[in-house]
Amino acid sequence: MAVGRPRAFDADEALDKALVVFWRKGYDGASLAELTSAMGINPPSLYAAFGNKEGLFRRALDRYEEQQGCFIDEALAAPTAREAVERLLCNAASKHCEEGHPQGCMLVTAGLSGDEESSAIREELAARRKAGEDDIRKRLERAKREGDLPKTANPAALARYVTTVLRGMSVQAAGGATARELKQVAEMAMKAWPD
Amino acid sequence: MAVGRPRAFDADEALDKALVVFWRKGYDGASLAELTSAMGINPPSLYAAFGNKEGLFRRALDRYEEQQGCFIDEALAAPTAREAVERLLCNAASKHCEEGHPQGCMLVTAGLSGDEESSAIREELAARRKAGEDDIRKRLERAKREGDLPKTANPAALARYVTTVLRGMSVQAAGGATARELKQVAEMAMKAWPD
DNA sequence: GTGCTTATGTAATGGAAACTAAAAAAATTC
DNA sequence: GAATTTTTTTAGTTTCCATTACATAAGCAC
Repeated sequence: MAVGRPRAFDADEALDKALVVFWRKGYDGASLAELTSAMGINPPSLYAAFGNKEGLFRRALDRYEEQQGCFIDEALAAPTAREAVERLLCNAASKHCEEGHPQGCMLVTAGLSGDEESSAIREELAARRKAGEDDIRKRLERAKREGDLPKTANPAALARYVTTVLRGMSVQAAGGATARELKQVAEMAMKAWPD
Repeated sequence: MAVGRPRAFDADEALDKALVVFWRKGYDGASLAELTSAMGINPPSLYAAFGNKEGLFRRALDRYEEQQGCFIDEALAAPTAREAVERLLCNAASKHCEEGHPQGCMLVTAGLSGDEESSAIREELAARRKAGEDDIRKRLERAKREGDLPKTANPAALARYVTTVLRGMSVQAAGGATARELKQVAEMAMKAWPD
């Protein structure tokens, strides 16, 4: 058993609260006052548990990908590449416009701007977006090997295209687009599919 | 002639300097210290000329659309809708990755996050993005009337699709994508074109 | 119970943020 | 040249930011 006074809050619950604040306001926009208030704790507890604001943000990103990113693996598990991407786009259209949480993917909305030299946050987000694109590419490479995609197909380019549409959907959602509108985009995007 | 002590700086030049700072760091990320330093003036001069930070930002957005948005009208002036969109996507791929200025469209990168109730900046950016989408839609509606697009085409949906790809390209560019990669995306996106 | 260790609440710290008061300076008008 | 108008410079102001010192509280080992 742990020695010392036990923690009076649940770290995961607190993280979920912090996640929503970061998602809604972005990294810079989320102040420690808002975060601690939403988490129901005081600053020293936050610092003891998560190090600092940046540490808390990274943990919140992990949590975000766990909670909200599951639909991606789910979609990519579809039997064919075409179906996988279809589901990916369609699910994203729904997810990004859901009520009850901010609109658009947090990896896009939480911070796009920043200096080259400074912002570690910007780089962290870009790296995670890249990882998402890689997952799609790998699925498409597999599909090509399995003959599910034509021999002439370019998995990397296709993955980049799909990812670009996904990122665009986040921007659209953040700007107030509806799920119906984004589903229409998904449908249209699929017309570029090579068969 | 104007009475009183004449302004010692050129407002448009100063605006250009401010624009670059906002573009690079976003609205929140750009501090008044950075802005005034880049503009070569002191805070009171800024406030006298532009009202406040938000006013300066809106003026910078005007300037941005004047300077960087010209390729859009240029592209939309192409004889056919297909060619117009082709040019739009291709030009965006180049523009968004150009050296010498920040990557990605400022209307996307300067601020996606923020509260529903608070951020007027977020809304301003969303409104300008919507205006861009409307321009594309209008061009496509004309094309449909002129028989340039099939009778079954849906200009609004098509414009939304194209805009979504454009927004996605901005996110990709902000994340370090190259012009070559984005041109590939543009090419792929055109495969969805209805003919 | 007494130590030991860790967490908590309060309140403060230094710094940076947007913005401005006030006086000096530079032009015009009379 | 004196009065007027506007800009500039300097030096603040207030507010909020992330982060932490410090004293107290709450659990375990003995």
